[in-house]
Amino acid sequence: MNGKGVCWTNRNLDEGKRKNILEERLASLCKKAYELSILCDVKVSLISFSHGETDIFTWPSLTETNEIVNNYLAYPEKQRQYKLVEHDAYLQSILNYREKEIRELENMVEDQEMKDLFNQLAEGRKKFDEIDVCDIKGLLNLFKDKRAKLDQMEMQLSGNVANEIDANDNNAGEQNDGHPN
Amino acid sequence: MNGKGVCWTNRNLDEGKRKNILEERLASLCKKAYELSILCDVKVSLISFSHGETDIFTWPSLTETNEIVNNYLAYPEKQRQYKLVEHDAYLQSILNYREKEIRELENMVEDQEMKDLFNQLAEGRKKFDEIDVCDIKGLLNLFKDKRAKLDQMEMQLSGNVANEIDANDNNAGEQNDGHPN
DNA sequence: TAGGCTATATTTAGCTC
DNA sequence: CGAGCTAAATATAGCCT
Repeated sequence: MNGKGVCWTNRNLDEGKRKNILEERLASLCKKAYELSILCDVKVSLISFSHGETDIFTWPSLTETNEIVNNYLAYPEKQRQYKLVEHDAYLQSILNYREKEIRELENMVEDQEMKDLFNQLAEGRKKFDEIDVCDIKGLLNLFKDKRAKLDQMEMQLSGNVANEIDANDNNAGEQNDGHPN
Repeated sequence: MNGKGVCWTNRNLDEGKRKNILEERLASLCKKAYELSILCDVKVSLISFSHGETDIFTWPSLTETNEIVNNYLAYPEKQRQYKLVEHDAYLQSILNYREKEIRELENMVEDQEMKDLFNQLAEGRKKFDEIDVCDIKGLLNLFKDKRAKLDQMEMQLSGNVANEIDANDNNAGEQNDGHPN
């Protein structure tokens, strides 16, 4: 049987031959994808990877595909406008995974937001007249807390410092000294 | 000229015909992708979307593709083990885009690291004896800075508060009051 | 006229040597 | 890797509704 492409079962394929076929067929798949993208003015991408191997083959038909995908990814809230026609698992899974990762990091950043405002002020990155009343009130509260905690922590630390620094390094004592007030 | 598939330029295609061709060719593309996946034991996905339309056509050959892609994405540090064979723009662009986004967020988080240690202490989330000498020295410096800055900022703020709060809201005055020390 | 199905023709894919 | 051969892909036309 010298058939063409239909009899891809019951075929005796050693690894070399299989590799050849893979390359050839991937190439022609790309060619057809390219034709399609031109002929019908669509973007086509294809991705292929083998089970045990470390190679991933990806084929973007056009550079614009890249941009459009990025654009698509850049506005995740638009996702729902797209109807994922067939098996949507692939692209969706990419999005979901990355979105989740980003959301977690965003939460961490958000937790630091108030403290950040404080530090922006402290380091002169933000001017005092750029702050609105609401933030001022928050900051004054923050100041109060910080003063109380500084006092408390310094007391507790001074004990620790004495012990640990005594064991390892006794240069640090002076640092406990120079605070104003 | 009745050619087949090569002459996809200078062709008179009304929208109906183009749609037909798109469907047919997508179908045969999928068919070939499927053949390839069986014949060479690889995973193949293809994605296509049109310019003006809201449909995305995705074709994963196998459900396992999804899992493998997730697995791949779940261990981004493994990326470098993968050699992106040909035009790697598509998948790579997804990864790059997301990685960049994540990197930026990670940097923001990292910037907060030191301040975080402070706050962990302040809020009792970290015990004093869990801190090593190096951190203690850093913290004592931080304390000194914080005290200085608190004093300085409070002075500057007290002026602003008077002005702004007077214009908008005069409940905040009391908050300037109750600090210890 | 529009759309769908079939037949046909010709190119392309893809295997073998 | 090229030649050659067979099946598949696919565009066009004809025909029917």
